[in-house]
Amino acid sequence: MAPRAETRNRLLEAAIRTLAVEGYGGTTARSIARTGGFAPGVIYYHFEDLEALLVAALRHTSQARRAYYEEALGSCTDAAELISRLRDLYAEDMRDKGHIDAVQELVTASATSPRVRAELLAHIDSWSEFATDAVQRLVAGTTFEDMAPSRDIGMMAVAMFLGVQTLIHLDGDRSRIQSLFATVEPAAILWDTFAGNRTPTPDK
Amino acid sequence: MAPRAETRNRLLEAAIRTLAVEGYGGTTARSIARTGGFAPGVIYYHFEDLEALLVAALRHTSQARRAYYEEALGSCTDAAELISRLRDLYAEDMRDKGHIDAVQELVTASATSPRVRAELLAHIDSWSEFATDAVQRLVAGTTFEDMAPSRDIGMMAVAMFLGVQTLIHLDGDRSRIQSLFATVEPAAILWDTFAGNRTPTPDK
Amino acid sequence: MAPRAETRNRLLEAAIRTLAVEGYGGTTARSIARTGGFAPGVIYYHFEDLEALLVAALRHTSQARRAYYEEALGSCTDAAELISRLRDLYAEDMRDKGHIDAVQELVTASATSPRVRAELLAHIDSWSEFATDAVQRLVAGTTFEDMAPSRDIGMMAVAMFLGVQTLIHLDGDRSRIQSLFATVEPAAILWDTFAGNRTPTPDK
Amino acid sequence: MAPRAETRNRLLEAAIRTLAVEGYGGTTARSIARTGGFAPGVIYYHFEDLEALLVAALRHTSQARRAYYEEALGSCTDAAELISRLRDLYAEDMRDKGHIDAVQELVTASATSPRVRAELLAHIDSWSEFATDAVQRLVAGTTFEDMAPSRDIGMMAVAMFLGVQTLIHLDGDRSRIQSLFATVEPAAILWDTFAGNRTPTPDK
DNA sequence: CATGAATGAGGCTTCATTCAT
DNA sequence: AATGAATGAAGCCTCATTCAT
Repeated sequence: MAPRAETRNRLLEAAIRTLAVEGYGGTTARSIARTGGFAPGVIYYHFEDLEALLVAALRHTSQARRAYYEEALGSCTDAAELISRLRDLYAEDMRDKGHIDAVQELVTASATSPRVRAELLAHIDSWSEFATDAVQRLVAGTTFEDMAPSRDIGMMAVAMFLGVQTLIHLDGDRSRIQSLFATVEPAAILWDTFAGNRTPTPDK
Repeated sequence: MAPRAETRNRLLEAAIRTLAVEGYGGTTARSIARTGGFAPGVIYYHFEDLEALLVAALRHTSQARRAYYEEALGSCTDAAELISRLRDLYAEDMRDKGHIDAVQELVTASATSPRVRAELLAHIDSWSEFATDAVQRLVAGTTFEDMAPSRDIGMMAVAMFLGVQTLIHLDGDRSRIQSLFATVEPAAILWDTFAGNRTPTPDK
Repeated sequence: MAPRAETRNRLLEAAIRTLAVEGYGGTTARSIARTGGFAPGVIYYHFEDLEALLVAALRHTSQARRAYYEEALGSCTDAAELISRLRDLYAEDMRDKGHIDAVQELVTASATSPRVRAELLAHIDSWSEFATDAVQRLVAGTTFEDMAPSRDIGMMAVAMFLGVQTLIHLDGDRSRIQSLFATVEPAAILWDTFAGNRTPTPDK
Repeated sequence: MAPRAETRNRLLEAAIRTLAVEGYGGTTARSIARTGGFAPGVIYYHFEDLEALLVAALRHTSQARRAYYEEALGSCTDAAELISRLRDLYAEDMRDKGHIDAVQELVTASATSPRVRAELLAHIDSWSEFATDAVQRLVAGTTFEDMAPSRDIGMMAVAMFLGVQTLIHLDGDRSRIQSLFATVEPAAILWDTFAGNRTPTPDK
């Protein structure tokens, strides 16, 4: 097929892989090329510069992951169910950490590169909106519907997610995170039990 | 003070300031020397290499800040009071962002430098322990005393803190954070009102 | 015209235009291709390498221009008339500076490329000969006929021309050049008046 | 002595030598370093960038040469004598062609570099003024004093000089230039003989 | 103890050139 | 004939680090 698009994809994936494996500091034109098995020059054939490749890679991987989460969560209104599904998604992310790690490295990169930072902000906004929606579905029809600041809670969820990523990034200890899910679960069940007296929505 | 230690301190502070102002990418031996008004060569007289200076600077600033927080929070057992004091500390941190920014940049640096990463972990552990203690004081004497996973909650607090820092780092929008405190406040009051029926502990 | 030759011509003209517009430093295989609206690869289909294209382009434009000058000057034997015609040709060259600029850029290129240098020498020799002929027509039949070193004077004319081009190249101030013609004019009239007592040759 | 200034001089001279020997195209940070026997990095320790080094080198060599010419020509008012001295200076320049060649290469460089071009213009202006002065001394006290456009003639002299340099640059044939002096000499003698009837000015 | 000039490895990027289509 | 994607050498420049003073 279009050889152009194919190589472009190879570049994007090589960039993600290199970020995940070598870290942002180790992500140079040469190292990306080595990872992908092509000449450093190609990068500049397809992208303005290295920054542009990283930005494109972020967008690429972020959009795919966002769509997947959206589908997996569906229009779930049950807190315990939501936590459970998130735990599964999280486990999945941990099995192939490429995406997560790459994003974390780009948070790093944003210190130096305004363009990466801008793209990252878009990424964050997108997830923030996603989380806000989930919270709203949770409180809809409960006594808290009108008093809960969904947007703030959504943002806290994103902050939590980023913070947890940073922790993982720092010590690579995943077990503690699984225990976080365990910690939250009882609270979710509590919520489902008492917040309730609403009309149950059929799950999609 | 020994002249040796004095210069060492100038180095540490110059490193922190440079990290905060120029970002990790702009923190070179030369830029640190420029900030501090000394020759690049001195760094190598006092430290093995640049990494060692950064690690030492992190430890230096982190310990000072940790001690200050410890004192400011005292042995506070009242949730609303705790949130209020944290809000003040946070506001203070925002007024002189040097420390916070420098640490955030070092999170960045940890991508490349194992030694910085190791030091950061120590830093995180220290804060994690600090948060765990605060949570334990909160639940002590309540019905939840035995069931609350204080350690996990402490870790979540740290994650939250890191995530919020990352968000600030990315878009510099601090106002949203103040609104987070506002969001949490009612929950704290709720807690203080109902978790109660415990023997009040004398404040230190 | 053979399609082969047609494309070749597009290459030559694209090369000249690119040299004139982008300068030698900006004349790359890609920029020439962009100017001419073809793929970089074609160049190598028609020419050994980039140098060969430049050499051919120089020859191409130089011969055309030389023929045009030859015709315009005819067999003029009147000094004032000669100066006047040269002034017109010069003005014409300035209106479409492509040729002049391209050659000037190739003088530049000769620093790096022996083949361009060789071709330029041929070009110079050709113009030198042209100038020598003009001088000889001027002195023919006068008392100076046998003593004037026409070849040296011709070479001085070429040097003058090159030097003036360099000046233009450097500061782009053309007005000064027009004033040079004005400076020379009286001398030409003087010559026509006193060198004379020869049999006038019919103009062509 | 001041190690700084000493190295700076080594850089300037290495730049001139490299320009003269390798041509502008061959004058890279690496080749200059090789010529001077130092590491490429030093260049950037002493100069903003390569362009800055070349500009400085041009100024350095140009000023020295200009001063030398000034002294050698003195306030000579005799045309034949002037030509003779110029011929000597020229021969001298040819014996150590470093300066001349370097300048010629920089004329070339001016195509690409605005800063080199600007410096070159200053250089040209300086020589133009120098030539204008010489012409004025020649016509002073003669019948032509008021009608001769010294400035234009000065500029023609500079153009002539540049053009001759270009010719040398292209074919390296110096002999022809020597014959140019021979060609001009009779004219100079003629001038001295007939332009005269002026009050002789004491030499200096 | 401190200085700051010098080193040289390595980063980003450009470009002539080749080659499969 | 022509295309245009890919190659890889080489250019400029920065920076951690060393070392003579």
